[in-house]
Amino acid sequence: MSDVRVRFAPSPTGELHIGGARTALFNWLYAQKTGGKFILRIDDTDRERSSPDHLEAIYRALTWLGLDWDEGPDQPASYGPYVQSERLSIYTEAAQKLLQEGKAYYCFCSVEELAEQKKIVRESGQAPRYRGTCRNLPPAQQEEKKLTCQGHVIRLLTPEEGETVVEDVIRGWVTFDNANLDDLILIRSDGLPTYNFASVVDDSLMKITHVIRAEEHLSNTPRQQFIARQLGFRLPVYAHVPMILAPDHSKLSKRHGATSVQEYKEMGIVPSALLNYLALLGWSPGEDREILPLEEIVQLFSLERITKNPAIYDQQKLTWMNGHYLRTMELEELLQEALPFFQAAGVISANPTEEERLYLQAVLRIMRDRIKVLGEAVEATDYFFREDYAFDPEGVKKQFQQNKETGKILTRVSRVLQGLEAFEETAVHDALAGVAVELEVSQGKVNVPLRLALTGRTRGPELLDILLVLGKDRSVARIEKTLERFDLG
RNA sequence: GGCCCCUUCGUCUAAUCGGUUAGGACACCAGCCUUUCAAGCUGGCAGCAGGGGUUCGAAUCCCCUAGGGGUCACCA
Repeated sequence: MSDVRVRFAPSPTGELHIGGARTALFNWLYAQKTGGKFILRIDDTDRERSSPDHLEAIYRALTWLGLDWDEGPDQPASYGPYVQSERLSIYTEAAQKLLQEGKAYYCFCSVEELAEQKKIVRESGQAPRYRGTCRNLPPAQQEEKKLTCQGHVIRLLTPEEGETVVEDVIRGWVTFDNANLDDLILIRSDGLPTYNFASVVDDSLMKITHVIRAEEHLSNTPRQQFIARQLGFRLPVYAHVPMILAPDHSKLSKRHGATSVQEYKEMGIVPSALLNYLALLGWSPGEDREILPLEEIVQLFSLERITKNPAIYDQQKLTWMNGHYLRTMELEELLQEALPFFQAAGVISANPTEEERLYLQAVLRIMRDRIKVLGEAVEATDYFFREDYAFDPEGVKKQFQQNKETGKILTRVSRVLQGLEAFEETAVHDALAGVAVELEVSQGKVNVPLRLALTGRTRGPELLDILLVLGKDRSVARIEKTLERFDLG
């Protein structure tokens, strides 16, 4: 057990999306690898956008992925509470301390004033920084303003000279000029802390040793370091992981298709595949391998091997990988993963009988090579669950209408199958071969129309497998029904 | 716009201290297998952003340019 403590701190303002999931994964992996603790903290200081529903969604997504946390809102330990909105007094206290030490000050500027100033500064081509109108207000005037002004915020007194160096495991030393920093707001007028402040306070109080987060936070880090220093906190180790971009190089958003973990789940991506794919986005084991079970990723993982450059996510590779997992996982596991899809479609009952489970398992066994996501499975196997399956018009035209021999062949197949005592692989195979020989036609002339009669389709699993899964009675019945329906007798 | 980060096949990436026919994977193409479709196997296509240096030698080190991304909120 090491003293490594990492954290994933989402804000409940939306579904957990792929980028957040990867950040969570990297943190989790690092904790696993080092024997440290993975902490889930909820950064809900944005009152407007945070919602309980989103919080639930985040829990669900992380749980589904199997990224379990050692400490969090529902796993209280000595560093709680783990929800920022329940820690307000802690931030207020920290801010008061800075105020008393002269490291922060009250600012009474209104939002409108600020916007105006910003506009002017921007037009002059400068970086818009807060210029500190309220920086040096004498105490008396402060007290007066407190009474007369609408509201006030607490700002950090930030140095205008010198530079701040951020040490990042992935990027090395990054230097920022303090002149570009402004007096950022610590406590908003509604009394809630801002992200930068709350985050620093909590990371320190929660004894976070490594801050692993998205690169978009790199530019905020000098500010955060300064806050930490003013508060007398030790700095954590930073690791800013590259962003995940959409195929058009822009920031990933809804218009790029599925981006939330929930959506992937619904389309039938399995957790193992998503985790494997995500791990490879911005990290590589250093050897020529792509398929890596989680346990191995944990063993091979290191922050140093995380890439510097942003990655564009590739849906095709994800689905390829998912397909690979689908056809190599244990059949029982595949059944577990697939069950909800079939239940949702109403073809398997909510509490499946052993018979139903075995049947679905048999269907999955012969279909798994042909699907990439579980969402396709129901449609692809529909004829195993209903007798009124649709017939492919092209196939019907070619096999049933244009081919005059089909009726004779299928009739014969039906008779021969009916006559079988043991409806098993070799017997059925030999029976079909026998029909071809007997009628002096190629095996294809027998098999192609037979497949169409049994499934309504021209493509699918091995014919023999279909026959065996369907069983003798249903197979024969389907052939007979087809002969009748298309008037082939 | 200021600041920061990044730049190897279309995409994800590998290449310990500079010396490789620049490797793998997805996608794509072809062949094999096969009564279908897949899967699988084999092979192919395809890359060091551009320009200067340093060096016997540079994808690798330095500089410049270009491009992409991030950030500059009383969002996180």
